[in-house]
Amino acid sequence: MLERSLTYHLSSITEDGIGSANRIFETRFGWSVRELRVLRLVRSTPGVTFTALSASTKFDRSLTSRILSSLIKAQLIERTNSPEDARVFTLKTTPKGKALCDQADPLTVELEALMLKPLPDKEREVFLAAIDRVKAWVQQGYIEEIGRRYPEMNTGSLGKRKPKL
Amino acid sequence: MLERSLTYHLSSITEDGIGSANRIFETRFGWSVRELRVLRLVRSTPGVTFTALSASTKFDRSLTSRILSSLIKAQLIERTNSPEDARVFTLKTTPKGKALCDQADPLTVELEALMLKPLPDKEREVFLAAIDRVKAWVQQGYIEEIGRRYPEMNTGSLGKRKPKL
DNA sequence: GTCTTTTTGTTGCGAATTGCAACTATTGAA
DNA sequence: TTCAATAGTTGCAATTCGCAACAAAAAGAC
Repeated sequence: MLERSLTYHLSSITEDGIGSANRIFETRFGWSVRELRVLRLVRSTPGVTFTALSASTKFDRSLTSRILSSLIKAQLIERTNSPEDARVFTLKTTPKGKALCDQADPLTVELEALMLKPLPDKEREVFLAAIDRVKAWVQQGYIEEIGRRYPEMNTGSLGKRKPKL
Repeated sequence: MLERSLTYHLSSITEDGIGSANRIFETRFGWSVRELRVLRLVRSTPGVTFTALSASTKFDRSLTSRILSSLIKAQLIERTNSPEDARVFTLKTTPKGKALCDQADPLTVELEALMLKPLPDKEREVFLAAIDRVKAWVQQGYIEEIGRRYPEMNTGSLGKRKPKL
């Protein structure tokens, strides 16, 4: 047993959790967890632009673009070119996309409930609340703090564009 | 914001956490988080066999084998052929491997503490305890329960060998 | 106006990852 | 002895996915 290793434990949980879910979702709905996640992100933030969406998904713009394309091609998401800026488009779920979400949601809820089964109600709440807080922190101050403490971090790319030519 | 999505939040945290840690560890020690994880697993379970180790790491035996090879080649891990069974070998860390662990440990501890900074002591404990319980559950009963509820799960491979030729 | 710079999103390409299945070697069972 | 099962390795190849180049449009400079 690994004495301490938060990230090990967490990734272990997510891998097991997502791994099994992935197969169920794929066979039932034909879409992976990741793709459905993009769909849901669009649903929960209708009118979102590609750039904003890309920031949420955390993966490369190219990957976001590709996943998005497949969802649009499948008519789960509708793409509307912005009238103000021709480079920009906004996204929203189509009825078909919403229907798929609605169909998938219960399963998501069920799986999550099952994952948290060993936790009594009280602890579950604390757990979920803690996750939210840690997540917010890790995305904000944490990264900065890391950069401050460990200068070796400040090279390389992460969501950055090529600075110059 | 994704209303519910436990695995999304968790993977988001782990990605940010591991992502930043990865660079620090790699530049400081020349080994990735994943490789160090294998090293630590061996340290915490000296005498472990390849198969058992492979089960812990969760990745394919082939990948486990390759990572292990590099650690052995670097003389961080020592491989001892089992006298009883010539197919089997057991693993333990070398002094050099231990030294590397010892060197890396404080950083791990520091990074984890930093990640959990937003949680007050009490909640932190509950959080960590919850993680342990959920992890154990997800690895045991959860998987089985999933297999029971969702028969589509029972195809495909996960740590299984090819059944027949 | 035009010239340059910046931003948005897409895509070609190739490197890296890694899972699968075939393979060797050994053990055990019939 | 032969057949089956198990331990670990490796070749192969499909996939993934990030980088960087790109086109198109907007914004700014002058």
